[in-house]
Amino acid sequence: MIAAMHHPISVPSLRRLPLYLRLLEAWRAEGREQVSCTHLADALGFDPTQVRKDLAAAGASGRPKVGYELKTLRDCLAGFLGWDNPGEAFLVGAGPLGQALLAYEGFAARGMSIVAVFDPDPGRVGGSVGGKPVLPLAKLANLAARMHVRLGVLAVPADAAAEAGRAMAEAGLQGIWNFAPVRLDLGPLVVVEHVDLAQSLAVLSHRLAELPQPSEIT
Amino acid sequence: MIAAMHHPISVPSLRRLPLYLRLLEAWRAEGREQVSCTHLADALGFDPTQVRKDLAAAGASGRPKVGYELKTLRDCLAGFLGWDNPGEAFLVGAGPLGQALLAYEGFAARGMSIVAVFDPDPGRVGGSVGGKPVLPLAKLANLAARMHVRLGVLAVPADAAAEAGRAMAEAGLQGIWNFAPVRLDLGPLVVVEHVDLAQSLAVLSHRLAELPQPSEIT
DNA sequence: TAGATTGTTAATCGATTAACAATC
DNA sequence: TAGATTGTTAATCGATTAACAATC
Repeated sequence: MIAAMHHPISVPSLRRLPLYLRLLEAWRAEGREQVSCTHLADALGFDPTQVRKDLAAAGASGRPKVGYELKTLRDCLAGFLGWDNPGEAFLVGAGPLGQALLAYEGFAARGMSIVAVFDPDPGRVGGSVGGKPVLPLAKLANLAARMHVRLGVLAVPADAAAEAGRAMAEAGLQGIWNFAPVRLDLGPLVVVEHVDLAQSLAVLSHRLAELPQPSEIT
Repeated sequence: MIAAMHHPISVPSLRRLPLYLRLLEAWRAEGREQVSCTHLADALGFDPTQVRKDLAAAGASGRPKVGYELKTLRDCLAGFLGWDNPGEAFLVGAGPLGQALLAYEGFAARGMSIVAVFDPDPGRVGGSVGGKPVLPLAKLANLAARMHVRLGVLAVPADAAAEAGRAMAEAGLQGIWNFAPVRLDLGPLVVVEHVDLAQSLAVLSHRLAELPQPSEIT
């Protein structure tokens, strides 16, 4: 079989796909059946050409004059992201952040469903969060293999992150969504996506500091 | 007074500053007193020139051969971000995510301290989270003015976000850290920084989907 | 047909990286 | 002095935007 060799999609494009997907699903609920790039671009404040390229990169195609068939496009994007059959994931870290992630129902529609909770802190093990028992890290490898789980969410404090990350990689998890403020280096076989709220807060802080402060006047 | 006109710092640079800051604080705790760009670059997997430019953009300067004085550099970055005297912030949304944000102590060191909690849902008002009473949105404007609060954290469900955002802007909040999956358009006087976990998850999902799946073999 | 929209190629823009002179 | 490091200018790279032909 000759596989068509497309460019790999860029990270910025990839990050925009969920925005399109969310709009498409909202519009579908309203009964709309066709969309054009201009509709999407206007709603998101993007350039229409950019939208067209993003959709093309995800494998979607439309028809000149008509646009894209909404349902087909939605399915194409969801399929491209692997979000149509949510993967099972393990949560490591049962603190407040872990609990919040567990409580958020939206992830099921985003390709991820948390099926078990672990914590390296013996003080947390044995308790339960969101109706799920908190298991010791020692059980991670065994369960990951038995359940064929590939995805892990890491939400432990910074000082426990490196070791927990290593344990997750050794357990065979291939993707780690890392909420700890620590860079994980787990080799090329493990994909790590880092979420760092401080980075986002820095943008806000600096912009706010630049804004004229009304209270400056006495 | 003639103000030197520097380029505005780029968003990518801005987002890297917290990473430097975190390292600097860790190294300072270890007693180190000098750092070079190469140290920082190596620890983060960045290009040394990029680090040098980032630091320069934040107003830091070092000495050839010696490097940067650690404490001075840390103070410079923290000052540039306005993180040395944390601003007081209101949290709008007392659900699981709001509670997790409230419980996270790290924000105080990142320029933000949550001082009151609001919720548009009457069912939540009157309760308390993290030891703080949940107040009705109607009290937002009055309190913001009295306490001179400029910053808000929006963590309500999607369908309540637009209205809550509007209320926050009307109350005079100038910066909104938006965790709702909704684009807020509140005019040029309000800085909105959007955090969308689905965007991050998309990157992970797609990379994971591209990885060879060991379970493919039967 | 005429007009709107896609798909694609070219131009622009901005961020990253490389090269190198200045400095302690 | 020699060597390491900063600061800055130039080159590269990649993403965004513009232009336009192809299409229904």
